[in-house]
Amino acid sequence: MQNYNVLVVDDEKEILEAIEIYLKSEGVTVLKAKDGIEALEIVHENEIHLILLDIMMPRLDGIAATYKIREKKNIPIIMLSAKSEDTDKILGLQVGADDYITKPFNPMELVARVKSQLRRYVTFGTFNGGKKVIDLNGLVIDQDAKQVTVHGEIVKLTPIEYKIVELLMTNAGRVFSIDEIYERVWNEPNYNAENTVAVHIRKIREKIEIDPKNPRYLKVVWGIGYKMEK
Amino acid sequence: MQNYNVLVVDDEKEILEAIEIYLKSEGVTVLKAKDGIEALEIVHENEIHLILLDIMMPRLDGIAATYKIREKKNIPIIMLSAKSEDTDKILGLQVGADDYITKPFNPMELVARVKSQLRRYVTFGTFNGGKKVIDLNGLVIDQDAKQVTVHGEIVKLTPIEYKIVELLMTNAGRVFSIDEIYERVWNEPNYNAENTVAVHIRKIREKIEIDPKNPRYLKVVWGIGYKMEK
DNA sequence: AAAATTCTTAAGAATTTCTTAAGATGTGAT
DNA sequence: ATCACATCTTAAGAAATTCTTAAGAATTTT
Repeated sequence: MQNYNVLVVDDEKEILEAIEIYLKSEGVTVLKAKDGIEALEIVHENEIHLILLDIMMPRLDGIAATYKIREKKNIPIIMLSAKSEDTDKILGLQVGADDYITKPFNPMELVARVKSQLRRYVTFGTFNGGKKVIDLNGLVIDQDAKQVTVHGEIVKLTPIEYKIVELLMTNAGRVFSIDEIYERVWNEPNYNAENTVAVHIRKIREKIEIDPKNPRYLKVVWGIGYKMEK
Repeated sequence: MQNYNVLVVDDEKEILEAIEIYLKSEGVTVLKAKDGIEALEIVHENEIHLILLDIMMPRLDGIAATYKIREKKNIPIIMLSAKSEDTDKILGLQVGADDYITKPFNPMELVARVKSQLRRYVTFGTFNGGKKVIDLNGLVIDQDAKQVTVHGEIVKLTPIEYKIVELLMTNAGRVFSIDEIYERVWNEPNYNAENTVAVHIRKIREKIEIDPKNPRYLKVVWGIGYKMEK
């Protein structure tokens, strides 16, 4: 990850410094700005490969800054926001952000997402989004279209159902415990040990399986969890 | 959750001990420190996989300790703090922590969050090189799929059976006493010295051996224990 | 306000785990 | 070599756990 210049924009000094520490440990060069105006200046004066952009900032906020930046340059942008408000998320991505992280964030996750964006930058040059389609014996997921089909038939999944299917299909063959599924779909641990996941599994089977009682795709591994057949 | 070292840092002895009890029941190894300075020493002298860090501590507080630790190592950190503490301060420092728990906390929640972070650590930590497949003369274990095959044939193991096989296969050649097997699979000592392990061994042999009476893979070492042939 | 989605609860079905006890086998002492 | 003893193997059924399913309540979206 050397030879990359990442611009971090946030009005909170602690956050700026914390992010700097994580990214420097990965070998990237870190530039800092405390608001959108400053960020624009730095973007015009330097070769920036990626921008980490806080949404809430004085003077010029993250969304406005994104517009301004994208008018001139096509640099990958990862949005940061204090709350996990889905409205922010949608707005941020619509506006042209490539990824989105909510505060408080996991430093390792931040690093992983930054690396992921930088890799993409290298391979594609511009943001493009490769076709992400997986076909498992007739069960097909299109991650761009967020659509699942069984032998060509469109399966109408709810958002949670889709997320579970996506998790299992992108890791086909791997077994996920109920706790793991909950955590990765809901983004928080499930310490009440409710039956929620099991019910969703049932609903998904109803939609993707010919015979939900003898599932062909979504298999249980007794005492361990569920997996999607490879 | 075996083979993990968790460092708990708190100046209150009762809390330290309570947390130790909860975590040990999950099979993790617990190390303790009563302030940030002590914590730093332990971090540098041991392989720590996760840190539970109180914010309010004498000498070196949690925030400062986080910075110091993160300068050198990228270990997941879960912050502990009383609800009454300054929210602004908390918000600022959340950036450096991977998760955050307020006191008084629900033990189950604490355990769930610790497990969650450790899982994440594993996935991020072992990243790519982690093809977890072992082949011992045709007996193959896939630790992602939680699946065992003998010469391509899938062996349907129960969770306990799987765990025993996993233990023996990942330590092929090493002999484990019955007590050792019990402890590592059940996460607790076997007080009553029942016949449980032996029965499971029998069941496993029935499934993985051609002739269970003359086992090729799962061998007994008289008076000592069992091992998987390398 | 209606519709869709998500969550909770609980009962029963399926599967696994444990206990018991009797038989088989290996070991060391004589 | 044989015996006594400890260790291991095996079978069967009872107990416990885990999964499936349905129905309706709570919440969110349209």
